[in-house]
Amino acid sequence: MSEHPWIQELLQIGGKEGQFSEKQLKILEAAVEMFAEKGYAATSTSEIAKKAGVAEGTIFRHYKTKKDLLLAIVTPTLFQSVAPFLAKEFVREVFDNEYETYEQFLRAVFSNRYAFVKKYLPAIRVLWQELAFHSEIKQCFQRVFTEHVYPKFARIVRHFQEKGELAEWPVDSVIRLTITSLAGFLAARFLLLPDHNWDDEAEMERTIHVLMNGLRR
Amino acid sequence: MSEHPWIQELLQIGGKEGQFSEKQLKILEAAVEMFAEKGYAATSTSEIAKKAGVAEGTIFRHYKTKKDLLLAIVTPTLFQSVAPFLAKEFVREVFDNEYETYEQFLRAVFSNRYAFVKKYLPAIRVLWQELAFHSEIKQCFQRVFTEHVYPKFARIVRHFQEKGELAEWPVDSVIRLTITSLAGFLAARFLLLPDHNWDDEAEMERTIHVLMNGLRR
Amino acid sequence: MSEHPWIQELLQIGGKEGQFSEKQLKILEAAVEMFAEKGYAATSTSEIAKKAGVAEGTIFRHYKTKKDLLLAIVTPTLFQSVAPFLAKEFVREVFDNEYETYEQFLRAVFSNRYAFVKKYLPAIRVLWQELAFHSEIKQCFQRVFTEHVYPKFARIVRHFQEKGELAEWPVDSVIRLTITSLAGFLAARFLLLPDHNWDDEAEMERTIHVLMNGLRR
Amino acid sequence: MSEHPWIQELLQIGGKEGQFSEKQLKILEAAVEMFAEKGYAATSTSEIAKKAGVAEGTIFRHYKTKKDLLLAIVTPTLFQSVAPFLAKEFVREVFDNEYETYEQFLRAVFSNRYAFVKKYLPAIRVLWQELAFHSEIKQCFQRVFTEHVYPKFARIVRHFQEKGELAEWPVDSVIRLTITSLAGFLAARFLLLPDHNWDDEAEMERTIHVLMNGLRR
DNA sequence: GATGAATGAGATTTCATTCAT
DNA sequence: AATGAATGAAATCTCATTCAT
Repeated sequence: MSEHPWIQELLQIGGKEGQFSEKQLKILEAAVEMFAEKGYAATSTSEIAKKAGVAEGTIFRHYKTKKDLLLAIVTPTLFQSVAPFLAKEFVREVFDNEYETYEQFLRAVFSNRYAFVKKYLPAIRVLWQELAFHSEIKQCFQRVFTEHVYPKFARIVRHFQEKGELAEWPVDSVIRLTITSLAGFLAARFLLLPDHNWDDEAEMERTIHVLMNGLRR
Repeated sequence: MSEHPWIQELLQIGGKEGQFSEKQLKILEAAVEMFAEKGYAATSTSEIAKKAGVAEGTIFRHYKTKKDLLLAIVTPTLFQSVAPFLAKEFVREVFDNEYETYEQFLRAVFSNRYAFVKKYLPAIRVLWQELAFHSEIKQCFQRVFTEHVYPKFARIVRHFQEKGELAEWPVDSVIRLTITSLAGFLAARFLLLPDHNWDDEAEMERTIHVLMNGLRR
Repeated sequence: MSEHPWIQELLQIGGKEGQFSEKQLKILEAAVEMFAEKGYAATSTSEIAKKAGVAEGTIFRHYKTKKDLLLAIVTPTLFQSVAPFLAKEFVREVFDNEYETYEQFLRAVFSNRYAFVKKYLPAIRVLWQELAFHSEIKQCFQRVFTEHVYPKFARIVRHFQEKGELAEWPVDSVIRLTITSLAGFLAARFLLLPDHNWDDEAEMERTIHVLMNGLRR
Repeated sequence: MSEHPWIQELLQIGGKEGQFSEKQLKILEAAVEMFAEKGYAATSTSEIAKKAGVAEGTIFRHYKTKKDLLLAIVTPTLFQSVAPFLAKEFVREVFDNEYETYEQFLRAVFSNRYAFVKKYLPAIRVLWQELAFHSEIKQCFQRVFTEHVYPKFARIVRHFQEKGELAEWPVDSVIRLTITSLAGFLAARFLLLPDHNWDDEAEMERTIHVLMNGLRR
């Protein structure tokens, strides 16, 4: 009857499958939308139930507490948000020269994350907003970043520094500049001015251009 | 007796002075801290009252509703956040060659806004978080930006494009890249990784370097 | 288990049945009693809850606001208070000579409304008191009166004027005198001096006697 | 500057004079109006203060509690409402043949009370509404009635019964019918349908006519 | 599993009253 | 006498959670 394709995909991290009932998906979908629109704390479970077309009790059958419901949304989103770096083949891809330059790498990451944000925008909004207030989420994010993203990213940066493509700045700085350039574009594009008349291709090209010209030695 | 220097300064937009009672300042201070920490919706007025050391009723004597209290914090912050562009002398300063290059201009804006964020961090957190959920705030922000910030910024960009210092990209793109570079740095520095071991001077220099190399023709 | 017969009957306007839960009836019963005793504004929802033996939240599950609770009591009472005139058969009854004289008609109305007031006294108190302060109720009352009661009443008066039983006074005056005579008796009997030693039969006879002697041509 | 003639007159029971300050009168005036409009319990002292143009504290300087303020309005009104019967000369007036018939007496009382209600309408509304909820007021009213009004009234009725003008009904019934006829007219005229197009003279004549025809032997 | 009525703790807000000035 | 800021108790209302069906 009803369809929850993107929610289901968002949840498929690690290939778990078919474990979400129709009602559960409706609840998640309703919750994401409401949390994104009004914020977690300002959304009541009764609103979610109404929007999902289920009884209020049903929510608590699937998620012990309201917070559990939040985490069910936010945790997969968190992992998906850094998904490329979590992939096992990722570093191999880079060093096996699927990407011969940092610019190629950038281009790949940018368009991949652009597609991701576009698809999962509501869930990302929720993650982004609630990150600030829930220390478990923040800690989880930091752990994932330090353990999985940072080391791989750093290795790549060092690699292209050694190849002479990038300036010999501190690796942290290069990573920071890269991420904020990407995130800055995506935030402007999707959060702050979604209604502006964007030429996405061109804008991403310019962002990469600035970054490459600035980071090049 | 007690001191609320930065709150008072934050509120002094337009030079109104001495119009805030001791209790009012305590309430504002407590509210900013709690809202920054837990978010507006998750903070109760009784917590604020307790932290401010006043009776709960006192809050509502000064601010008719909880939302009014939020706006009393957020509105001045919003204006302060784009303060340089609101100054009458601002454009004159640029064209009277106090800034001979876009880079000089950038350097001035960056260090000015860096100081601003550092000083008013909690209030900015609140503004930033609640911007997403309160359409009045969002609209106010957009109005201020389109009416006051954008035109001046655009004029400056065009000026330096004509002088040949900046590439002939669309003005909007140049502005966007400039702002997200600055905001990206400040967000990383103060919101995401405040505990990282930052070399602020160097990092800002690198940010400006990237931006100038990228934007230069 | 517990009994709320008169409340239930009061609500049965238009034949809706069985749609009030046990708790809802308890709440209504408690509310009527308290409102009648202390007035709407001076009665707190917590008192009502306590008297009804339910949690305070339960009241608001059934009635969104305290005012809704008032209206749930007052609206049916208002309609019941002019019930005879709302009945479809009413005018027919009069003209089909179930009542051959105005006096017979009076006698019927008086005893019918006497029984009504006696039965629903608390609810009527509430209606009467709050009529003065809530413009919606007042307007509703006036609408019902002008649309349903007045035209029928006027037709009856004119009928008996034509038959020569009543003086050729303005119809409005005859109606006014009739109603205030009835209402005056009932108010004295049930509101002002309920503890006085009334001979109801005799008093009503005298009231009708006065009215008929005065209105006769 | 401002004038409170009717309030001052209302308070002059027993000839006390000049004992009310300007502010006090403003407070009373504001209170009467608000109480009449919204009811005692639904009117806040701050509203009264605002309407009276004084500080909230000032009210409590003159009236220890909000209830005292109510009583300051209601008690004089109560006495004024039965004023003719409180006058020492009253019984003498009747028996010294200022009024030779019950009808003359009625006419005098009706027009006197008509003028009274017209003049002090707001205060009367308040008295009437709050009578139901405050036992002190109710008791006071009953005491005044039984001690002062009833005996005189009864004597008059008996007098005209003995003269053969009135039927030999129980005195209580005659009094009840007289008062409800008058009160019924005044209530309809001033409370229920103040906006109706009344011919006061004629209506009062008809009311007296009905009463006299009905009560006559 | 699903429901939704019921709960009661707690949120926001109101308000009569006090008191320092 | 007058003020009005401050109070805190109480009022209205919300909401996450439970539980009998």
